[in-house]
Amino acid sequence: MGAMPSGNSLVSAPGTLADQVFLRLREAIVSGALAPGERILEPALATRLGVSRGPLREALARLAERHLIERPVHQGARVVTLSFPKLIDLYHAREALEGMACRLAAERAPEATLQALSALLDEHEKGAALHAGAAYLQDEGDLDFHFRIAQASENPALIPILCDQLYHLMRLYRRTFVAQGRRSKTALQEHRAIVDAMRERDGAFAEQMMRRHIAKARRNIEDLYAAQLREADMGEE
Amino acid sequence: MGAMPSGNSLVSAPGTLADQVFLRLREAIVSGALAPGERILEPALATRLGVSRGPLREALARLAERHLIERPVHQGARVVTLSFPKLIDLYHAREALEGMACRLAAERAPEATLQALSALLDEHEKGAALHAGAAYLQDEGDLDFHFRIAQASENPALIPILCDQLYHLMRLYRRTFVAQGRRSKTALQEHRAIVDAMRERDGAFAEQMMRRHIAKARRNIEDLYAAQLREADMGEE
DNA sequence: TCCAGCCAAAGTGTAAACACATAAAAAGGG
DNA sequence: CCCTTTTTATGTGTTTACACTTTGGCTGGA
Repeated sequence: MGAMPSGNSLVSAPGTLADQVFLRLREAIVSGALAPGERILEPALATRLGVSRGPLREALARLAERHLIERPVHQGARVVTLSFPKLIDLYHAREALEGMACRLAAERAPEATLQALSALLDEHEKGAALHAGAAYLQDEGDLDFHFRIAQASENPALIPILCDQLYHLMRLYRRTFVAQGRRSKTALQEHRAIVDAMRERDGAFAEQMMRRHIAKARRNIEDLYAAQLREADMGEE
Repeated sequence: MGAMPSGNSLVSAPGTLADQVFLRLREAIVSGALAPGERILEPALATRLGVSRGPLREALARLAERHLIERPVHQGARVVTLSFPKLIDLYHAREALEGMACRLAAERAPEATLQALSALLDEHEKGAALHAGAAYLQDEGDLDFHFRIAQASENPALIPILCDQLYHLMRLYRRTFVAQGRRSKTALQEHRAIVDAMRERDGAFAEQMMRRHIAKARRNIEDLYAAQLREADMGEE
């Protein structure tokens, strides 16, 4: 067993085994298949994936570099644990980075890319109208929008930070914490405003709009959390 | 053998061998001991460091994750190559991130931290007065200033990006490209203005000042580079 | 002379075996 | 009965050994 993983889809994938293991583990962590705080035992996981510990440890080293796991010396690897303050910190970083990405995209991105963004929002609008309340799809759509703007910045310093680091953490947090209150309608309007600014090629304004959008989302979460805390306190006393 | 490396200073260092190798290689790359584009041969480097290829490969995986090396499959690792556009991209990312770090530090950092920043600038002023023209020290001082502000933001999402990723790349670039024209006097004044804004606890203004400071530095480099290009063109025709 | 194809050497990717550290369980003493 | 101490087992960190891939050179033919 182990040498021929059955439904494993690790069979003829591209790249080295270490690459494949890295991608699979990242997906497992972000999707919640590996729970936050969960211990990772190398021998067990290696045989489970049908790999030896060498490539696995390379993958773990990379995951630790991205702060998706922690590896205290001689104490094994654990999936990173989440906290509300960390999520707020993430939003501050996003506000800065995505604001700049938005500015650069507004100044540099080809017209077709911006048109595609508009089209994406049209689809989101339709989707929202049809199954109004499908919060999950809504969230994925939102992330997709931000993802594309990062790409459109055409800045290879920003793109990996946003797309390879922060967005995966965002997915992890969104799954874990409250599925952020019904803000999708407002968010869509804000997305429109952002794209409008970009299509006018007004970089400074586009940046401002994006920052306001993310700041509003952050404050929304902060309020929800505060309310949640009050509720919990009430229940105890 | 191998268990007792002689004059290696790798003897009783903290952490795992992989950690130590990672730190040593990062320093070697950033300091220029490993030149940009240089090929990294695992067997040779491993024996040179007195380690086996296992920990070395873990370190290489981490370095690749930080974009300090590239590892095309089956073709070995190479130190990243630099380019002027990439440097400009870096400055854009810094403008966004350090601007936000500055804002947060202005709002949150304890008074003592801000006083320490003032004191640091006093020292820089003295240093500049004494050996006026020691551009190298000037540069290190500048990076140190920015480093401390990142720390003062107390945001664990921003700090690693700035301190563990961008600043090391900056050191690498500064060594390689022109040692940025004599801007140290202006820079010091701008640093003063930034700290003043922070001590007034005016986050928005502090962010603005920091962004202007970095944007000016970027434009300065862009001008220098453009002039350099014109010179080269003249020489050819 | 030039090109194609083969061959060998070196290097990467992977696996398996070894050594040390940590922790959990069992034994012993108060 | 509880706490300390020793033992044992599991797991990490590391090394060594192996297989496949790539690259540079060599041979042979056109």
